Amino acid sequence: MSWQPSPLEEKRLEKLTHLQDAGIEPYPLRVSRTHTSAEALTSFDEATPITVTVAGRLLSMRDMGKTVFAHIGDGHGRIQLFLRRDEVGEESHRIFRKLLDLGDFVQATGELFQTRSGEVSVRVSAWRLLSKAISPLPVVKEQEVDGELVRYSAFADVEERYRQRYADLAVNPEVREVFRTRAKLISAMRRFMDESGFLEVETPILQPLYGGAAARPFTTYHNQLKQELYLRISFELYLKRLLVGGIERVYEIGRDFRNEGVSFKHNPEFTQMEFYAAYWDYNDVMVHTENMLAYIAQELTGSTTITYQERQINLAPPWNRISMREAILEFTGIDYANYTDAESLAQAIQRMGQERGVATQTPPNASWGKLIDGLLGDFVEPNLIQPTFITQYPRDISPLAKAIPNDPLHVERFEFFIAGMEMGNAFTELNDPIDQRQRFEMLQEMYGADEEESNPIDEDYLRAMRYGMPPNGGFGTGVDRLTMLFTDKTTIREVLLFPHLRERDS
RNA sequence: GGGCCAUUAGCUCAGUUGGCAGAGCAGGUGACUUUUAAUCACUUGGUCAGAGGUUCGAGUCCUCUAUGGCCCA
Repeated sequence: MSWQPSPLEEKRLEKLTHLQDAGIEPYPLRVSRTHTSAEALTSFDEATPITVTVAGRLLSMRDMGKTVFAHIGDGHGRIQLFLRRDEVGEESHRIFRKLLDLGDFVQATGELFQTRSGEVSVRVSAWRLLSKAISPLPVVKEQEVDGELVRYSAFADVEERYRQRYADLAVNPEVREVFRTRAKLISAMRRFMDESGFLEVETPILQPLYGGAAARPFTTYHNQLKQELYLRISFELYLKRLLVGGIERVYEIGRDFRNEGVSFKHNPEFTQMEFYAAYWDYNDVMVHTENMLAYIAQELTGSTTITYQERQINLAPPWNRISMREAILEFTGIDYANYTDAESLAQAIQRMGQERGVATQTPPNASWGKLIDGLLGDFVEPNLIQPTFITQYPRDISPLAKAIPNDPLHVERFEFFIAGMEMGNAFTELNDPIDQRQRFEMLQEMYGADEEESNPIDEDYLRAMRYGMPPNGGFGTGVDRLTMLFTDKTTIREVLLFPHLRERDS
């Protein structure tokens, strides 16, 4: 629907016309800023007052008649403007008071000084409009009390904040801070990987086949090639091809797409980091994982202990390592090694549920491994607040991981959990092309055309593996979830700039 | 997918038993030459999410729809 100006917007459009009538260009080309707000504040010296030109968005205006106080905000903070009629002239003073609105961008030039109440401010000698705001931003009143900003009103409607993230960012500085932390996290992660000898690469997002995870893909179509394409659900199979090619340590940070539900920890597109290291096994990957997270914590917070939802979480290595079998036994009392088929395990789970009076899920078509994974999610995961590696996963839910010798049930795989959330997944990668084919074929037999569980067989990947793939350890982690951890957020939407929302009519 | 809750002015929210649609901030007019949630006086602003129903009368009760939130699957 096209835009219909609201009464408030009509008023601002009138002001825009008046400004133009007064010969003022409301959207000039150039700005002559000399100082950011922060630079201006720190370079204030009472003995030798300097003149600065600052620029930013008008955040507040206190009109005292012949004097006006206003705050502008830029990317570095805020600074007060002090504008007197005697100093800027009658016309300029009138226009500032009457034709500017909160939200407008302005630049102001003047000497720095301290007001009676001690706030370093710009004594404005000249100002210019930089950009007229037509739509009013939500008004946020705030006051600094003992260095803390106290909010008296806010732009808080969750839906509107996500739909109009620009307005959210404009009025809620702490939201900008979340995304600054996110960027720092990614850059610390990248630094750690680079310094550990990994090569960063980019592999196809549009893929003729999808694989590497149990998820339904988005499909698209290339018109000229007349080819069906999938948006990738993981990077795994391409990154491991690179090991065949002789790149020993490789990683990628990028977007995955999964056509499934939306929840507090799921968005249809999300950011993942995967790495693969030749000659490593999953024990080496564990060491790298805990070192990486400790490094990121140190870089972001200066400590390896962070606070999430009022709980202290200690990321310093070494983390707890506990096998899947032990973990399930500890939290459910079930030793699944005594029930090695899906049917008997499902019965054991139901008995346990009845005895404890808790709900259990044992869908009739669930495989043995799926049942165990369900137990993990229901009974173990919520308890794993401190960083924990759960090791040795059921074979049938881990088609890309190497089996443990003389153990028909398990593969060398771990997931790690922090704050009750699964944060990542890793294994000693299967590099036997004959075994790999059998695993793929077994999945197809079990699940047939169910896209969510069974991927198409990637013959090119198998061909690559037949050329010889070095033994290697691989790893994947959700960057969004890690960001939640480091920004103390409970939903993924708070750490995505533009989370996916349903379309709305109006 | 199921349950519960929410949707009222630009923003944040009240709205009693079904009986004139409200406040603060923002906006407008005016006063004020060191204010800082500035203050003071006056004042504009509403498709009560949308559609239907019950009723003399619906923001309020009922049904459906949309979007969002929380919980469960």
